[in-house]
Amino acid sequence: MSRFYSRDENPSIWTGGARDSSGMRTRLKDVAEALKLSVSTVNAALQNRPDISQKTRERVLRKARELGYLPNRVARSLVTQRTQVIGVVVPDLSRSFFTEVVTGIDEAASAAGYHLLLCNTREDPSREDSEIQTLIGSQVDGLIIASAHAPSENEVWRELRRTGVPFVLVDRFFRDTHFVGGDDEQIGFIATKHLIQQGYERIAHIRGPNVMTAIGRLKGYTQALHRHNMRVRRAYIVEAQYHDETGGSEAAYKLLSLPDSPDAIFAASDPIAIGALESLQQRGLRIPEDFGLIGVGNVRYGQYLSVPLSTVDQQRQEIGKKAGAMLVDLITGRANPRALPILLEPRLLARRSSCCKGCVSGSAVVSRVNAPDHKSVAANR
Amino acid sequence: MSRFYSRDENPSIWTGGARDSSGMRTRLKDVAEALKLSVSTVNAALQNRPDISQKTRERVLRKARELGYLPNRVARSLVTQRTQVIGVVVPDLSRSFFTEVVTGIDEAASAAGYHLLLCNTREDPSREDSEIQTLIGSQVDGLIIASAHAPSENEVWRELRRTGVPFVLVDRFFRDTHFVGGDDEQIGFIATKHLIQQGYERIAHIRGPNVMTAIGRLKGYTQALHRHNMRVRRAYIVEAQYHDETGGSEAAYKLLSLPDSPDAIFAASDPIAIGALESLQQRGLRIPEDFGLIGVGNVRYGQYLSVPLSTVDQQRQEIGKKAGAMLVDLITGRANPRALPILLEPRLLARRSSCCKGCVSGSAVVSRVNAPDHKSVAANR
DNA sequence: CTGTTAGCGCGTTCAA
DNA sequence: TTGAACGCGCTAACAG
Repeated sequence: MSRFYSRDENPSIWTGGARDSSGMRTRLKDVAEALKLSVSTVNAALQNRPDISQKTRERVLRKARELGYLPNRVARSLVTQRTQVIGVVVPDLSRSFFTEVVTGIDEAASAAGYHLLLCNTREDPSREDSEIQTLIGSQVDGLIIASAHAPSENEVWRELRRTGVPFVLVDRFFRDTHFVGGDDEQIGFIATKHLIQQGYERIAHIRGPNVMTAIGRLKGYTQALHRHNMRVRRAYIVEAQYHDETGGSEAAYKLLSLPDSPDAIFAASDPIAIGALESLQQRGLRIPEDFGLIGVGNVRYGQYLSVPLSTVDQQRQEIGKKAGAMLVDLITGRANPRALPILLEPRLLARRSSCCKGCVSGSAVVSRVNAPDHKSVAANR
Repeated sequence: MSRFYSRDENPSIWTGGARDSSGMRTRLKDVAEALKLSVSTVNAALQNRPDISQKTRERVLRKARELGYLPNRVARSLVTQRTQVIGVVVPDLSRSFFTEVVTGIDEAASAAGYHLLLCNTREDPSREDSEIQTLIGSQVDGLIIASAHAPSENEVWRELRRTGVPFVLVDRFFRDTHFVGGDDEQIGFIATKHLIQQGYERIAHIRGPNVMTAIGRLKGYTQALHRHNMRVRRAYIVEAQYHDETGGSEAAYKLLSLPDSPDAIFAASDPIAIGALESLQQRGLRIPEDFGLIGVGNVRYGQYLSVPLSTVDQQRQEIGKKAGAMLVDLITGRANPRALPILLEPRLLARRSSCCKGCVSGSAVVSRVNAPDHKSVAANR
């Protein structure tokens, strides 16, 4: 009685189990038997293959629907070697950057008939490695990874290469990989240049942690200063976590305590800027008259803050969409397998927090730069 | 030459294809052959079964690692009839409510060894139906559905019942189903009562669309009014979309145009409240002195708005966590298969937008009600 | 302790 | 136009 019964021999064990209360699932075989046809005929009919008579096809379709037949994608994948599933790895799903990227990915993926298998690594590198392994084992057709840590040459990344699963990186770049992200140098450059054009003279930068994106933004910041013959002061550069308002607040506090304190801040993210804003207001500074502020990310409600926050939109959803489309192309062999990075053009959204004087006359990196209103945001969501 | 070659007979067709550039994937069989053992021995060794000698186990482990063996979960699922995957269906991934719920689900699911197969239906009921079908076909072990429409007795829902796939609803309730959500009546009651206790006298309500959550919140609103012997005026109830600031703004505008206009608004969501806030400020009303405002949801940055927004926290992430945990219990047979709804206790976060007078003295639904500061929010994330 | 055998549900080939 | 046979990679039962 304790043999490994086939479902056909002894259906009861399939329906009765305590842990598997699943009712009967209709298989091709069930449809075939009900019609006294063979499995392969039924299969051919359901696939609309031309070598099946119209009459048979209709009988099959009707019966399949009647029995509630749903193709078993697991079995199908085993033979076709494709799952129509894309693995997505993100470090923190609750951060708006990643949710918007995932939304974009889903848009592109679902349009091409792919589903998303989602992994939240909670910033844990070892978890990230193991999740990638599981995803490969799940036979995903491709992967999109927003890495928590620099993809070193560890086992997992070799594994990725060895198995040949196509993958696209997002947010963190690594050489010889497909990559889609914001143009961080541009972001830093645009933001800083904007503050300069608004007439601010002592511009500080609250940078992000030591990752590519933060480094790029910092670089853009220094370039913009150089370009306008302003000097870069070490003391004007402090660090905070991207998603941490408190850190931004503390960083701004530090900057304000400096002997020759700045009159503007380019924050590497909106949350940092929001934190900074708190400190500035506590100090009694008038914004934008006494002090200018700009962030990055275009978070929702940024325009409704106590001072509407200027920001650089890095096109988050578009990043996801492009990454998804690229991966699909890679999977279907339509894309250039040579890895080349895609950088999306950032857009300046000048709102009140930085509009000292020049704003209406137009710093004009973007045409809608002087419209800190509903429309400017709607157009960018 | 055009037969269906097995991979062992003719490996080239598996590695050479244009659309499938996947390198060789190591199978149990490969490990077995390399070691001159049988597949089942290797399998047993990898599963740490006790009836394998220590020596063999080590040889197998070493060789498996050396060859980069990763178990094929598709094949495994086909035989075990379990995928360790949970299907998640949401109407709009970019809305913070759903991303937080999904984050919570993932937390519970991953802790139990499950992965998430995510479907974004973009509010399209027909898409929702087809996605659920696909998920069932994917043999997911269970489903969590945040429905876009009332689950009518259509084909898909019968299918769900028939196949016996365990599922949990979130956000929208339907009779005889497992459900986890906020306690909407409580939400409406608490918010309205709070406004009353703050001394506001003509309290309006901007309700959500005609779904369960909005109906519950409306009911709580009317109950609170009744309880305090205030009458419910039809004109004081207008409607907007949950996630639409503009709609909230328009709704507030309508209310302010009323002959006997209100002096406070309970908005069914934070975005609605944020939109309303705009209208109020445009009208030159002082908040909270002239006008009280409270929303629902505790969106991020709500405390940094031009007027820090009072809100009712419905515990979004917790909703996901509970739903995930419940589903896992259902799958493993540890849960009561009798459907009973779980309603999470809402929490009042009284910030400036509603703190006319009584705030510091304490309306005291929650102890931290009088702390519109960092801490109150940090504790609730 | 190890190997043999059978089967999960579907897709493909080839013979009838 | 239809059906029989095989294999995808893995797991479980059972015999040796």
